[in-house]
Amino acid sequence: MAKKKQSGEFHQMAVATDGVILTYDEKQIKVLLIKRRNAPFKGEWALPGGFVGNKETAEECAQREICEETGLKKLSLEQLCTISDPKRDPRGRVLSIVFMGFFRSGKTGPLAGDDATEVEWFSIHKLPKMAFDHSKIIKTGIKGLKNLLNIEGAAFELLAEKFTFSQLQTIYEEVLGAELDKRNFRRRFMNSGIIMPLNEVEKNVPYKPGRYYKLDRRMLKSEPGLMPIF
Amino acid sequence: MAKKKQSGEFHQMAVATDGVILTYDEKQIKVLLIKRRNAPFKGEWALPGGFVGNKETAEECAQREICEETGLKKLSLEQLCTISDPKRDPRGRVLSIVFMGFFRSGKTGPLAGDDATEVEWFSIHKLPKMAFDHSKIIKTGIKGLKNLLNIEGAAFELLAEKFTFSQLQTIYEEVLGAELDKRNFRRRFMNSGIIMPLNEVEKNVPYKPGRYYKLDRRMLKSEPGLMPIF
DNA sequence: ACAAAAGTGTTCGGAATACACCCATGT
DNA sequence: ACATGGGTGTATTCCGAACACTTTTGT
Repeated sequence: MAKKKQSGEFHQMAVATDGVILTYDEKQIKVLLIKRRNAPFKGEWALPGGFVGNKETAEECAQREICEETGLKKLSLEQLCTISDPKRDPRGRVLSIVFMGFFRSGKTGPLAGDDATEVEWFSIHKLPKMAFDHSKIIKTGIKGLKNLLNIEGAAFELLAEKFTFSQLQTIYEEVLGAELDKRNFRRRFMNSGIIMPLNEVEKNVPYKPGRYYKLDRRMLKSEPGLMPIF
Repeated sequence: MAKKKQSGEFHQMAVATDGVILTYDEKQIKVLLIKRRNAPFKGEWALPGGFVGNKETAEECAQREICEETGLKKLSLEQLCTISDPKRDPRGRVLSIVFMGFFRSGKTGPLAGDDATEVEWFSIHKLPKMAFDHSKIIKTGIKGLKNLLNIEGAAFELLAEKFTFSQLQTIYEEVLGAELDKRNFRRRFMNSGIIMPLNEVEKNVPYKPGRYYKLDRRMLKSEPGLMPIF
């Protein structure tokens, strides 16, 4: 008879969360990193995250850690994957549940942890050397973004409430890695009816000011909460 | 200064895997369940799975447990999600990493664990009462399947190497919950070039025998290993 | 002969593509 | 005046949707 599972054989392990927090800023998609204050990898850049407490879910843990380390609150978070390689953390076996989060462009808050951790947004094309396997995690996350764009309304999680067409288009171009035709792009969204024009245009720009639009959530077919990743 | 993370504060917890193993059989999509031999939920149906060992990854654990409990080996597995509700298991805190697996229709093996566990395929439309939160997990999995169909080639993971058009179409209809037009369906796949006809037809069927086809993997754009789920 | 599912073509409308010029603003 | 990005229309192609009858087999 094969090994029976009885208590005592349950290998306990530490469980952590990591957050890949994205935003759109200065025509780029950026990811939020913090500089580690402790060993291992002290001084290196890493994803915000930490160990899951006794009575919290993984998502609660991610929200808490992200808030403690970066000051950002109540982000919209989605589970990305769970990493279970026994040797990924030099301290011992640590499981990591990875979340992807979207921070609306524009409402840039304080960006400082309660203990003055260094926190910084990095363009996903210019990432620094990073702790653990965090580089790989981010690459996985970016790949997943491509699929997200197919989900109606996902791109808007990265934008401010009001946005111009060129901001929206740049997100698609950044993620898809390809240039898109302005006229066709505009037509597509106008026909879909999911965005509506506002009576407001850009100010103080050295070119013809662009009109602002906003997402019309009533027109979305899939509810936004259920946002499938990959 | 906020709570520092120092060893001793790491809450250790048990980590398990669960597998949602799907196949296509008798015009239905089915999921593989086992009858639990031990408390809790002794005698109830449950997803195959068990605790992650000291030196294995979650996927290795899932493969091992599925093999031990059902006899199926080397399934293609994809991570679905991780469940971290502190109260989901009456024995205490157990994290569960859920995998979705595809078992090729046709090569139906022994289907018996090494200790004569009861193992059975259930139509996803007629599921029994189940242990833990396994009902909910399966529902999540089925939803994810819809997205999978958009990924070129995903449906073929459920079919035997050779299959008829109506088998392929039935999978789409089952998952999408809608009837599809035969002619349009056939045209779509023929134009895509990802399937090729074989010189072989069904035998001993009381109707005009259907031709067999097979997937032409060279024509797939996305590599099959990287099969994004949700 | 009958039942059951396989197989086959055409028409139509909407969506995606390709493409080039003028417009409004700040400096 | 110039530099910068905003904004617009048309022709063409491609794809998905709708739709009904004949064919082959086992019983």
